Amino acid sequence: MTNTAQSYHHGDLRSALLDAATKRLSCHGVDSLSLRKLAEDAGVSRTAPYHHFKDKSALLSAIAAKGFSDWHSTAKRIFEQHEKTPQARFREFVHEYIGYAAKNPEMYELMFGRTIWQNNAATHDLKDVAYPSFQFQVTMTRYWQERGLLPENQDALRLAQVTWGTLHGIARLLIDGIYADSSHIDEMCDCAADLFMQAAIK
Amino acid sequence: MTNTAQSYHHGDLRSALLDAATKRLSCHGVDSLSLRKLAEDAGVSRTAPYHHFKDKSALLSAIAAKGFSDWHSTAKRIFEQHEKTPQARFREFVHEYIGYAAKNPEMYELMFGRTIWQNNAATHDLKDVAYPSFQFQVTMTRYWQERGLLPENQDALRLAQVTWGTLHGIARLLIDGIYADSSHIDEMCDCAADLFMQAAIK
DNA sequence: AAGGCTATGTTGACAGTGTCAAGATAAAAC
DNA sequence: GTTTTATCTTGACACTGTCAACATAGCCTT
Repeated sequence: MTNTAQSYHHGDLRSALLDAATKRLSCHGVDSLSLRKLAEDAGVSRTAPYHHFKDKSALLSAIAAKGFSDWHSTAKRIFEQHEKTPQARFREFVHEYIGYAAKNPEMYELMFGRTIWQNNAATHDLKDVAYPSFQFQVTMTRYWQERGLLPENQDALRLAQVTWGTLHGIARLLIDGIYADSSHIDEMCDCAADLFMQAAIK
Repeated sequence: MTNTAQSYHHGDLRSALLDAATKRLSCHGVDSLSLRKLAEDAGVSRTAPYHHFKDKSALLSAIAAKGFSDWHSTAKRIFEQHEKTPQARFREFVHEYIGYAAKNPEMYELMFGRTIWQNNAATHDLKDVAYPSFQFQVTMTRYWQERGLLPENQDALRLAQVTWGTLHGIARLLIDGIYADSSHIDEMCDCAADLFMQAAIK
């Protein structure tokens, strides 16, 4: 609807496609996302998208990239609330992470699903946005280690992989509805936070 | 090749399909698994499989079911090594879980991926095999709590979801190649085990 | 043994999908 | 004003899951 006049050239097809895709994603899921439908949504022919994205995967990567940069901002915002105690921030981070995944399951699935990452097929653009977001997890981990929340005798990278893995795993169990449902999210988050901060809490 | 004689009735198409599917799965991944190719592998026409499986999802579920029962046996075997200390068994369990996922990535993806579980679409047969396997995780967790390996002041179910979530998350990060590669599997496992058993180790 | 029922297998067809090749159009560059 | 370039179009191909209609053969009953 950005361009009501039906001109031969759309004007901003790339954005229109991304918008349509993001909408369809949250409503109907990543699986029912076809280039042809998106093209129809944008009022353009089936193959027009190929002038803006190398292939379907590239379009999905572009959406995921937006998701990563959004999440990175959120994570930073939480982490930098210096008025709160590290413990409180850590706990909040856990809740926010799982909450984000639960509230945007399809986006989360896209960002961290094999659709994009399998066979190391991730776009360079995607990696450029995603990797700093991963790195931030390591930075936070190191900070929490220094504050005594997490064991200091562990390698920060490994610890980051494990803590992040935990959040990722819980998120996926929830999203996929595998032996975990959304009615106990908060309890699960607190349980995870408690488990990690055993040393600090005791 | 089970039946070289080309008779009109295959004889054991169901098994032949499952075999072919399992092979194709481990070689080429779940995504490149089409009913038509499987039918061709088994030397029958495209629609023959539909007399043995309601649809593609049902066939995949059957394969996953086998995976679950296999894994359940492995888990029991590890857990019941009474000659080893609980700590040793716990650590071994962690390594075996991640090891299984790393060695059978496509099978793991199928078993715990959204392909099967999304929208609560899991077959009844599948749930019958998978749920006991999930329940066993809770049983083990309770045992580890009693032995002081895991915090006793946590609800066993929540704790099981979190510990399992961790393994699941690490497995998926590895499989999907997201900021974790297989060259550090053992270190990650040990780090996770250490983290969980903080209380016991100290 | 004859006949019918049922499990199993077949071909034909349909609506979808991603993607390539070749041609049409308009805007930008020279 | 002409040429180049970006963008969009139609046509086509191979592939997918799945349904309907029909064919075969083994089993069950009489």
